Amino acid sequence: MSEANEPVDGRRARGNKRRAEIIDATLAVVQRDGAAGVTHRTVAKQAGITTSLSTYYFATLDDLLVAALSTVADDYTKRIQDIVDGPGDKLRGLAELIVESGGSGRERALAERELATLAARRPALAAVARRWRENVAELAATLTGDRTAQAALVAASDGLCTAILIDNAPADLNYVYDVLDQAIRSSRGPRGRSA
Amino acid sequence: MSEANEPVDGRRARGNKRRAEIIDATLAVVQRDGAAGVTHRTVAKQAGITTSLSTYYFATLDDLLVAALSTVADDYTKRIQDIVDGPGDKLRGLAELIVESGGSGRERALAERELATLAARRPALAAVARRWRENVAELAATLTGDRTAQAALVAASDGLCTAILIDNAPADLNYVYDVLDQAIRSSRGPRGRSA
DNA sequence: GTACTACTTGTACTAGCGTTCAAGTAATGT
DNA sequence: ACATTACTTGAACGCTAGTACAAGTAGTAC
Repeated sequence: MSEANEPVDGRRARGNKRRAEIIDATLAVVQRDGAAGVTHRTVAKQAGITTSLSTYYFATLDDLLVAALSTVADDYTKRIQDIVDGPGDKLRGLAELIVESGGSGRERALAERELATLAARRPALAAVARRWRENVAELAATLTGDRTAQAALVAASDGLCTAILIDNAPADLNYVYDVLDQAIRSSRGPRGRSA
Repeated sequence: MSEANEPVDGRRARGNKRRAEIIDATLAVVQRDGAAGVTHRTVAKQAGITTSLSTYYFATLDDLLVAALSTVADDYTKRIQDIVDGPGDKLRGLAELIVESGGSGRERALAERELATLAARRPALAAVARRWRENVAELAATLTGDRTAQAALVAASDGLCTAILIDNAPADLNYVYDVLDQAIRSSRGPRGRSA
C-alpha cells in the first residue's frame, strides 16, 4: 500500500492529474475519430494543452495508447469484479454489461474494441488485452467447473459484443442472456470426447 | 449474366486486372503493417506502380478499403459455402476454418479483423461486415433449428477467433471443436424462459 | 492515317505528422 | 535567498501523407 500512492510533492499531484486528463482526452478522440485519429496534436487540442506537453507525459504515441488501453481495461476489470463479488445473478450481470455496449456505452465499447484490435499488433498492448479476457474467464469459472463451458462463455461474450457493435442490433437483454446461458449450459451427455 | 462481365475493350480488361492487383497489394499491406499502414503510396509501392495510378483507380483511400474488405468478405463467403454444401461434418469444417486463423492464415485473419473493426465506423463497410456474420449464421441454421443455439454458435465462432488472434493461442482443433459444440448443444431442460 | 478513349507517369502543392529543444514558470527544499 | 526540480510553452526540424494536374503512351474506332 506504500508504493506510489502518496504524492509528497504538490507538483507531482498536478502532474498525475494531467496524465489522467490526457488519457481521458485520448479516449475521447478514439471515440470520436477512431484509434487512427489519435495524434499528439489531436489529443492535446482535446485536452486543451500544447502538443509538447502531451509528449512530455507520453514520449511516444505508443506510450499514450498503452496507457489509454490500460485505463479502459482497469475500468472493465472493476466492473467484472463487481459482478463476481456481487450478490445477484452473475450471468445476468454479464448480460447487462454486454447490452450496455450497444446502448449508452456504445461509443465507449467501440473505443475499447479499436484499442483491443490494435493490441493484436503491438506486444505491449497485447498483455493488457489478454488480462481483459481473463476477467471474463474468472467470472465464468464461478458459474461452472466445466472448462469447455467456460471457454464457450468467454467466446460468446466477446462475439455478442462484436455482433451488437457491428450489426447495431437492438441488444435485447433477454436475448443476450439466453445466448450466454445457451453457451454455458451443457447436455454433457452422449458426447464426451476422450483426450 | 450480361452485366459487366465482358470487357469488349482490351484496355478495360487490363484495367480490371490492375484493380485486382491493387486490391491484392492493399491486403498485403494490411497484413504487413495493419490497416493504419494503408496509404496510396505504400499500396502503390507494394503493387509496383506509381502513386497516381493508385488514385486513378481508387480516388480516395476509403474506396480502396471498401474494395479490399469486400474482396476479403467474398472469399470468406466462398469458404463458408463450401462447408455448407460439402459432405463432411459442418461443425468440424467451421472449427478448421477458425483454427486456420491462428496458423498459416493468421496474418490474413488479422487483416480481416482490422478491416471489420474499421467497418464499425464506416457505414459503407458495415454492410459488408454484416453479410460476413450472416454466412456463419446460415451455416449454424443447418446444424440446429434452435435460434438461440444458432446465435450462440455465431458468437462463439467470432469470440474464438478473437481469442486465437489476441492470445496467440495454440488453437487446438479439438478444443475449438469442443467449444463450438458446447455452444450449440443444449440441455433444453429445466430452463425455458417464457417470453 | 486521324480522333478518341483508357491508362500511366512525374512533379508539385498543401497539410499534418512525431519529435526535439531552448527557454520560461512555479512549487519545493534548505 | 538560492538551487533544485517539475511542469509548460512556442517554434522548429524532417518527413510523409492525400491529392491534383499536365503530359505522355497505347489500344480502339473510323
